[in-house]
Amino acid sequence: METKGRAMRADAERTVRTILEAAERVLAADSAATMEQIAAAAGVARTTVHRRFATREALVEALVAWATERFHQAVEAARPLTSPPLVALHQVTVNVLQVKIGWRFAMSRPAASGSEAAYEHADILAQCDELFRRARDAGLVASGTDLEWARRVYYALIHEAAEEGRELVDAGAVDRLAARVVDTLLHGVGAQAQPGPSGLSGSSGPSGPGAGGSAR
Amino acid sequence: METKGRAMRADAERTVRTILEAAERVLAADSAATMEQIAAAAGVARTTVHRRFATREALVEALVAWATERFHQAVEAARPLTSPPLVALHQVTVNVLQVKIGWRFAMSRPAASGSEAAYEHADILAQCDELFRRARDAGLVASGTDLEWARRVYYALIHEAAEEGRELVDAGAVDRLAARVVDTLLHGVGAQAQPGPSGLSGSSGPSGPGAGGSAR
DNA sequence: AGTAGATGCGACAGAAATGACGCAACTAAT
DNA sequence: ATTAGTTGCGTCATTTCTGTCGCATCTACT
Repeated sequence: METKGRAMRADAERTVRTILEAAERVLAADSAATMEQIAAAAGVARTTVHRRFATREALVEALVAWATERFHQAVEAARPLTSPPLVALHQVTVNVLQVKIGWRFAMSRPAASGSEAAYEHADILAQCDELFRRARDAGLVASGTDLEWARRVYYALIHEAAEEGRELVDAGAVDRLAARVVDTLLHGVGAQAQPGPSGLSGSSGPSGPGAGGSAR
Repeated sequence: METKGRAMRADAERTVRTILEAAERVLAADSAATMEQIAAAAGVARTTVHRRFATREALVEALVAWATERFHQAVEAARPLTSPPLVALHQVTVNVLQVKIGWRFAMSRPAASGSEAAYEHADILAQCDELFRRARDAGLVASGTDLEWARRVYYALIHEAAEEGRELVDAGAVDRLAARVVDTLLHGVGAQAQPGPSGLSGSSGPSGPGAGGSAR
């Protein structure tokens, strides 16, 4: 990826970064945006974009590769294979949320098969599965759970949280979002115990003891 | 929508249906498919598609409108406002899953603002919120839950289940998927009780009583 | 059977995006 | 200061999709 025949000049490297950042911004708002729009957002001429990225496809691929690298780092930094499952789950969620919020477009694209990014995604997936396996062995996840389903649910919850967190900026917000993701993943949104024998209470009136259990 | 100057001839009406069905199929596989591809899949000439739908946009809009109608019917048929919350939740999930599996493309698009479909979506959303409110009052959903988050999670789970159910065809499969969606929504994938005092068990070894509770 | 409507086919025009070039002006590195 | 690399601008060719039209043929309704 970085193995060019010769090192880039400093200004050229800056331009590449600027273009990629602009591409992420523009494409997040409209995934069908043209090279022209991306160039305008980057403050460069359209031909310059084409000089750096031969085709539109190449630009997107580079963008995905860049984001995937950060994604990978975010997961690894949480040490999902060694720290206690619950801690790892929370930390991974926090780190991934930050990346997903900042790289919405690039993270929503599948990596080209055979690419470096594809390998990284596969590696992340394997680490995720391993984490869930450990969580199950530790009694954190129910023993009868289909781990593939658990992973899918986890990914989906993170996606929702990231969507919700797009406008938030304060540091604590990501932590709160992550806490909710983990809590929902493990316990759902239901009350702890089911009130009636079959769980089928009346339609709307206050049937059971309304208090049930205030917090969770 | 159906108020044309004159009724369509029978064959023309068949053609419109055929085109819409083909469009759903083709666009589900590639949302950027051309009118040419859609026409080919429908077995008609490209010009015929343009005769029935002036622009590509109009075609997609009609497709969304058609699917949204079915979506709406699927929700209403489950009587989410009157049946017991848990029953309604399951029935809505089953019905919606069937529509989402068969109308993957159309259901993945937002309705044009101001359109009939947009009103239907809003109505469905209101019914969903009302259902969750009732579920909370009945003690099915924890009282402290953010209902908007609950709805988002619910939508996301249905989406995942629909994605998984794309290849399935046997009747019971949808019921099983729906059961898993509702179960996960309410209870998550975690074990019922947290083993340790803080939930932080050892990294991988069998720490707590592995049996915990065999099934759910 | 007769008529109005529907379709297939070929052709055409227009728009928009992509990608490539050459040249003049500028800038980083030596 | 020299040199090599970089950028902006204008231009051009090509491709692809869209949308329209006319005409011959066929088909549904009465």
